[in-house]
This record gives sequence, structure tokens and C-alpha cells, in this order.
Amino acid sequence: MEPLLVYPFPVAADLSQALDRAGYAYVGVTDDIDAERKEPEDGWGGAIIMADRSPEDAYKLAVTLRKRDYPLEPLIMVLRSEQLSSLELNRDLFDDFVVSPLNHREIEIRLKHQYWRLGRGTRPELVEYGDLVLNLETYQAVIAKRPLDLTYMEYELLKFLGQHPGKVFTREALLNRVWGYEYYGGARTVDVHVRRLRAKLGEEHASLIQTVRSVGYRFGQSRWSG
Amino acid sequence: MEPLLVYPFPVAADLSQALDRAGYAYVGVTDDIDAERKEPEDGWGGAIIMADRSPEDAYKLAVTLRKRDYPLEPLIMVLRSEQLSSLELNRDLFDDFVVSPLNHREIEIRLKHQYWRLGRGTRPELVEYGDLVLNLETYQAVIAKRPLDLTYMEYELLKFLGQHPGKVFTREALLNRVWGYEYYGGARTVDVHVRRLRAKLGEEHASLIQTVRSVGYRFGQSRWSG
DNA sequence: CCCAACTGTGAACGTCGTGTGAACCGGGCG
DNA sequence: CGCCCGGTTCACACGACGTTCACAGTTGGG
Repeated sequence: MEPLLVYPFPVAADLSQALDRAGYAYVGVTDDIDAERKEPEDGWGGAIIMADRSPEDAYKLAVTLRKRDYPLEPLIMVLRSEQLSSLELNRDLFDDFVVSPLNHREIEIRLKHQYWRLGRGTRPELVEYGDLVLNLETYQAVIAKRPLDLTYMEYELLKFLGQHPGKVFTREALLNRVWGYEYYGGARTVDVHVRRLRAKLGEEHASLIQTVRSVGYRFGQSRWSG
Repeated sequence: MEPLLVYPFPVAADLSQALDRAGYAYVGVTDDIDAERKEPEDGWGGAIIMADRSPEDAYKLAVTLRKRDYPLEPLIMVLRSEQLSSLELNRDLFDDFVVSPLNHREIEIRLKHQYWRLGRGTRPELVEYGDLVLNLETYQAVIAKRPLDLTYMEYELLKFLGQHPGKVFTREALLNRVWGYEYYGGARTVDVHVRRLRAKLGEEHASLIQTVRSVGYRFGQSRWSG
């Protein structure tokens, strides 16, 4: 992760303490010129700008950082309670703000939340196990980076198994929980779907679904053999 | 503007005072059942959930409000300083948070900032995906530099899909979110509009809208990358 | 007021997913 | 050695689901 830009320099003691604790790298800058000079090759990892001492300079810096081709994100402002009104006029200059005096945990959480938001505006819900990844939002599956073309029931079955790795399910249980409680069909159904899944998973991953003789099926390694 | 959902009911004095001052309408709810019962026809305008008294119930409510077809936005949590850690585990449940005791100005600014982000920050006036460009201001669509002559519903549907590339939507969900909550019509409607869209997109781009059998439709390719 | 364009619905049609029966295989046990 | 039990594999038929079409209801502009 690239270091955070922090204004002003030298960095206030409570802020540096909070960032150190949270494990963030950061670089203090005195103004926009300084910021450009110290900017890492891959750009800043974000910015924290304290506007509680010299608000004008702080906002001026924020402007230059945001009005570039590649706007700096995330940008968090720090200010005193009575300065809050000034934010409304500059909404597009920051992503979040904190009211001083600083709360260590709060600034850490806000940073993380911003990174999370940037990373995936709406988070994909994933089911992962080893090389296998199921994206529940897009209904797509990938094994070892190779996309799997699964039918509906195949997907549902694999999803269920993937959500309970290591656990053994009887055919009965699978029929109940994947096909639905009211469903009443033969146990062969499960066998065949497991077979088709294994085929699509490919030779090397077919063993992801193991047969437990006289009991049922298990996904992934047993909890003992790890 | 639709009223805000506020939990719990009765609404804490300082919060109601802050919301009154800021000019927001709001409705206090006791739990998820109550929330559903009191929900305005056009949905909630947002939510403020105080988790400082009974955190479990608060988070439970947040879950139900966010795991719907139409997730409630924005959702702001209110909690005590020592509860901050609990947020990390529930990142997707909220958009912003405030540490109590409440600062009137702060909660007002955060609300406004969230609305601004939803209205403008997140939604650009252009929707782009590959060769497709939708200009939301002029209501015009272009595919591979060739202008598309779309009807209203066609445009709305394409816009919605384009705003959520990769994600699969059931016909039900599309009816809700494109045609509107109160709309009650057959699922064939969606099919036909998809068909007309595909036709207008042309042979080569028809696959932009994919059918996910037994589930619904998906626009574009999956997004595995953040 | 009429025409044209847009939108929704029901029905016909084709495809593909799914379940089932039966054959096949392999191991355990008498 | 042969029988039985359980799992695997295969082929096939049914039916669910999506696509397509034709048409009717509705809206809005000229």
C-alpha cells in the first residue's frame, strides 16, 4: 500500500500515533509543491488533511489534490467542530471527515471504510475454497482462474457445499437443503449432479467433492487431514 | 424527500432535535416488522440506527434493511466510542457512522454528504460499459459510436443494467427496480424488453445482456477485479 | 380526433436443464 | 467364488424456461 499524504508537516502527535497504531505508512507535506515532490511513483495511497489550524491552506491543498487527472482518494479532512459548516461548500473535496480531538479508533475505521468502499463500491459476495470462487451476485464460478459454465442446480449445489466445507451431507440432507424441503425425488438425482459437477471441475479438482461411502458427500478436505 | 427511518422508537431527544433542526422528516421504529409496516410507498429516504443501547437488535435491523432487493441507503450508525471495533465486521451494513454523544452539525453534514454522494458522487451523468455509452442528461445512447434509438422503458432498463454490470437480477427484481415497486405485471414483460434491447443493440452486442437460466439476466461480463 | 409509437400480455415454439431407470463396476462378506 | 450393496455412469424423455411473435391497450403529438 502506498503511503498516505498527511498535511501539515510536521505531523501532529496524536495523528501520527493513530496512524502508527493502525499500521499505515504516511508522509507529511508542507504544501502542494512539497506534496508533488514527495509523491510516490504509484501515487498517494490517500490523504489526511488537518484543517483545524490553517483552514485556507488546507482547502487549497485539497483542491490541487482533487482537481487532477487522477483525483486523490480517499481524502479525509480533520477539523474542529465549529468549522463543520465550511465542509458543505466543498463537498467534492473530501470523502470523509473527522472532528478533532482525534479518536484513534475512529480515524482507523474511517480509513478502512473508505478503502473498502473504493475497493468495491458494492461488495461482491463470494464463496471461496482453495482455487474455487463463486460470485453470488453474478452467478459465476471460477476454478483456478478458469470460468466454469454451470447450470442452475449445479451452481446451487456447489454453492451449498462450498458454504459448508468439510462437512458430510447425506443425499437426503442435500435434497432437503439444496432442492428444497418440499421436494421429493430419488436419491440418484444427487449422484448425477455430483458427477456432472466433478466433470466440470476437471480431473484435478474432481476430488473436491468426496464420496463418503454409506453416508453421503463431503466438500473439500476432511477436517482431520486438513 | 421520503422520511428517514430512525431506530429505536421512541427517538432519542438529541437525535430528534438534530433532525428537526436540519429539517429532515423521520419515523421511529421498534423493530424490522415495525419498519416494514411504516415504510412509505416510495421507500425510506435513509436510516439512522442507534446502536449505543442495544447493539444486537440494531445490527439485526441493519441486516434486514440492507439485504433486500432494494438496499436501504444511506444508512448511518450511531454508537459509543468503545463500540467502534464492531463496525469492522459489518462494513457492508452502513454507509457512515457517528460517535455519540451526537454533534448536531456533524450528523447533519454526514447526512447531506451521503445524499450528495448517492446523487452525484456515485452516479455519474454518463454510464459507460465497453462500446456502450448512456448520456443520462440527454437521454441518448450510443453503441460503438452508432446512436441507438431507444424508447423510454428500453432506456431505463439498459441504464439500470449498465449501472450494475455483472450482477444478475431476477425478473422480479428488475420489475421492482426499473418499473417500480408498486408495479405488478407479468414477468414476460421483462423478457420482451430484453429482446427488443438486444435487437437494437445489434447482433454483435446482443450478448451484452446475458440470460442466466432459472435466475434472470446479467449485463456485461462479471467483475472479478475490484 | 386520428395516427403512430410505445408498452404489456397471451400463446406457440424450441431448447436445454433435469430427473429417472437401468446397466456397469468394485469391494466386502458369507 | 458368487451374491449383495452402494456408487458411478449413461441415455433418454419430460417439462420447465426463455424466446419469439402477433396483437391489443394506451399514450401523446400533430
